[in-house]
Amino acid sequence: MAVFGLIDGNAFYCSCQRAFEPRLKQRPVVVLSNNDGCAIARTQEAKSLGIKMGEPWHLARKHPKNRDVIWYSSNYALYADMSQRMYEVLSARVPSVEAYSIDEMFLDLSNLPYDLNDFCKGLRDDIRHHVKIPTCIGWGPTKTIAKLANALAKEDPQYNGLCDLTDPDQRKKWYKRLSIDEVWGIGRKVSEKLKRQGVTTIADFVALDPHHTRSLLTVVGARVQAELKGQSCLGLSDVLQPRKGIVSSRSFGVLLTEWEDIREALALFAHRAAETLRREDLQAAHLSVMMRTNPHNGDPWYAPSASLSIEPTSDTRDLIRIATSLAQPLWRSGFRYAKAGISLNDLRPIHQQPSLFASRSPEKSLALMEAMDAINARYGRDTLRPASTKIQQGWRPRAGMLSPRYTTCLDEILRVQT
DNA sequence: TCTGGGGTCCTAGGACCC
DNA sequence: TCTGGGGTCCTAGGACCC
Repeated sequence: MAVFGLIDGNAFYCSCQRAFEPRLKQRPVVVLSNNDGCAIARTQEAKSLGIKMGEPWHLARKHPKNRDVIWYSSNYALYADMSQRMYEVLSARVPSVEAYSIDEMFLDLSNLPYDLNDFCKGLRDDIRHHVKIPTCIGWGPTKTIAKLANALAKEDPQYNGLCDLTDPDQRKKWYKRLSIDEVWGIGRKVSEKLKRQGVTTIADFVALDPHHTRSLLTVVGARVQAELKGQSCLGLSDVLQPRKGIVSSRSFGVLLTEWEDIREALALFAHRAAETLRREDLQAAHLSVMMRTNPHNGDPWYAPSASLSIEPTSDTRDLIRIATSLAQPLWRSGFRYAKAGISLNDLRPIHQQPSLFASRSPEKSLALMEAMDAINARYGRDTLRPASTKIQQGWRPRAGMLSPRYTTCLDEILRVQT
């Protein structure tokens, strides 16, 4: 029988910080989103203080109860590297591992000649030992059930971080008690829809006629329902799927009113997206741009966007030129812009036959871009960059509490006193 | 009275995820 | 003062075609 496992790092970003700072042990810690906006990772101690996922930190930090909370700006270089280490430990022990998100990995636990409880306990111990990250593991006959088991492993102390939902009777018991919105794939809208139909628990949902589910929630809902019944619809893929799009966008540290500032920001976003594109040997054949005002501060809402199919390119200069000309007509004076971004889609392998009508020599373009990337790899990011991406950036996002990149930057490595 | 029907492709937008 | 960013998948609807 197929068995899917899901392992995830507890309060992953916080745990990454703790791995390098013993003083954080047993303290309430939060890690904030970009621009130091919302709390996106909280230790158990911070959760106990009532700090919610996604809570705006500028409000929460004013509460006297949160006085002793230690907070960090997010440090993705560190978290991505810790995630990679976790993946490597797992890959050495499990036949097939799918990296689902930065802190979650699906495991193929089918037909292993071990007691799964012992085996999974061993995995947790190994990660704890080698990566210094506490984890939880849940498993069951489908990914959706594994995800649910993982949540129980985390929330219910009786499980001690390991939850087995392979037994249908065990599932039945939980399905009666758990609300439909605990399920992976059931979001706010769908759960409201179901509740209007009198469906509140997972047991209610599983009992619905599949045809009814299909017509109410389309194939997406039907799939979730089948998965909850133990019929596996979602496979495990241990090869990295080629990506479909690249987004580069930021909220600004201050509101912007001038076109020149927006233009400069978009140029930098295009530059960043192009770097990602080339790192993965891709070209983009579609580009969109967006800008918007702040939806929270009472300003009038203005959020135009535009997109265009383009001659496939990974040349930073092309992407900046196109993004700029696409965005310029969208900009209106009188608005205070809080965020802008670009996204690249219709991605194709870079070594594909160039277009007959390519507007510049693909060889020369690629050579120039490769040279720029090589120089930046060697001497540091943005040693070389397009002049249109001025980096004085009055609009640079806030990052008031950035921790060192302990594992990916030699200058920031941990120092040990002897 | 009665103005086709069915197919493909593309895109925008919605919903969900971490 | 201050509310993230980057993804995927699905559907509806328009354009186009025969």
